[in-house]
Amino acid sequence: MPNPEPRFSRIAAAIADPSRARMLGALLGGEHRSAGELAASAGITPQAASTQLAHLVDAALVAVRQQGRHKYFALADGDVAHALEALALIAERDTVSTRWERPAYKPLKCARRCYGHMAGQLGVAQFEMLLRCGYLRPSEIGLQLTNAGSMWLAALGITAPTKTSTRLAYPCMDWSERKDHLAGTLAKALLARYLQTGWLRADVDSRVLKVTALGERELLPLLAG
Amino acid sequence: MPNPEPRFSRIAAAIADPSRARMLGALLGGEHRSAGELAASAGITPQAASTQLAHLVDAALVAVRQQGRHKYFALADGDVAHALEALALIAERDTVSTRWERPAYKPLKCARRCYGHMAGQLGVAQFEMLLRCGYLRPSEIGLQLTNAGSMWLAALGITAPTKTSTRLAYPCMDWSERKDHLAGTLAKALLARYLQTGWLRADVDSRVLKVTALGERELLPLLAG
DNA sequence: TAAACACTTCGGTTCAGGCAGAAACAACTT
DNA sequence: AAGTTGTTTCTGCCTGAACCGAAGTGTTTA
Repeated sequence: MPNPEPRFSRIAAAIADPSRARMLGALLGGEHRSAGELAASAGITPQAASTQLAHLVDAALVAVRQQGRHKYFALADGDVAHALEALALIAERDTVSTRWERPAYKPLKCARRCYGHMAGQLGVAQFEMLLRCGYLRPSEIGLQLTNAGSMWLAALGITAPTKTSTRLAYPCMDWSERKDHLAGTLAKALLARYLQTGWLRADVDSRVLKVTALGERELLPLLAG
Repeated sequence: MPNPEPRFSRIAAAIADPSRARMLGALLGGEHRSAGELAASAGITPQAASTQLAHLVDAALVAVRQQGRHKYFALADGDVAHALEALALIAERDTVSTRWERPAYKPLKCARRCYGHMAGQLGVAQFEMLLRCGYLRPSEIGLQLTNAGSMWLAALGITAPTKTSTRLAYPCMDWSERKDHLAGTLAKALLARYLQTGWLRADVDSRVLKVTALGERELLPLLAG
């Protein structure tokens, strides 16, 4: 008579442990990290991290790539990042007004990485600008890149990503702003380009994105346009 | 040096326990349930359920409403339902092809409730029909109800929900179909009306929605239109 | 070949938390 | 007023799991 155990509880259990959650948090930016780095991020010994990472791989939340004597871990895919953000949205909900004002959170609120794309105020600004200027247009089958959009990307030195198995561009609820930002392969290409041009700089061991002096002069006007 | 513990791990921990997860699963349809009912759903004693429900309320995942000697519980809001669905999307991902073919899952795949609106094949069909017929139109600020849409709703006996604090209509990834279905107050109004006209019948203690004989004749052609 | 390094496995300890039974409490019913 | 029902509090038991130190496996460097 009792219901079967929902399968999502297994996933939640994998996320629930504080050490595992810290490692997932360290991976939320979208890049690959070695087991040792993740152990340091979580504040546990390498052998504990090894066990916990095995759990995460077993639960299909993270993917492994072996390289010599190193093992590099990353989030399995965008669905996992999305689920973590959905949980963060609840977790930050009640404290959102007070919490984001605290100095330690300002940089995160301003701009951060989320599985390879931009989030925070900068990510929201990017998304709204693309829509306002007609570079992306909503349609029945999701967001479409317009001709004007392709040209705008080309001017930035980005060749519009070709059709892939993963989605090109779709909105994603931002948990600090409670507005949508841009996700998908196009969003990843944009962040990669902004890092390449030196407009943004990624913090080594956090998700924070810093706008450089060059970025202040060139990127911000672009997003305001 | 170690990262702070991500706040989402507290939320995940609340979901992770099998008994609590079963209760959350029982609430995913969107209706209110008493503590005793939830205890039976979870297969635990009332006193255990009481403790666990207190945890869920404390974590702000469920809301309580006292009525006489009963306490009625429901999911706190749509964000919680969304997070649970996002977790389910991961959990069902790898087994999706085989799992959904099993007889026990057929009804759920066909049509179910999700926090007050329709999901499954029926929910996806509803969403695609509304877009195809131009009753909903994607725009910069989300899905917009068109004039034709308002008339279509009126013909069904639904007064288009007035502007509310919650969103009127937005797409939501369906974890059994991996396509979008409709969520929001409009989606709730549609399901409520379909139940009222007798086109659908809600199973008492599961999320399954059954299409009645009347529904077969009148609702299905409507959605095919 | 030996040493250094990255990660994994094993054994044992510790601890959090979920459970049921008993009893209390509160709200309806008769 | 007495009994019934729905929910909560208290207590003790017990399982599961996260952790560390030590030892083991495999890879690169000297």
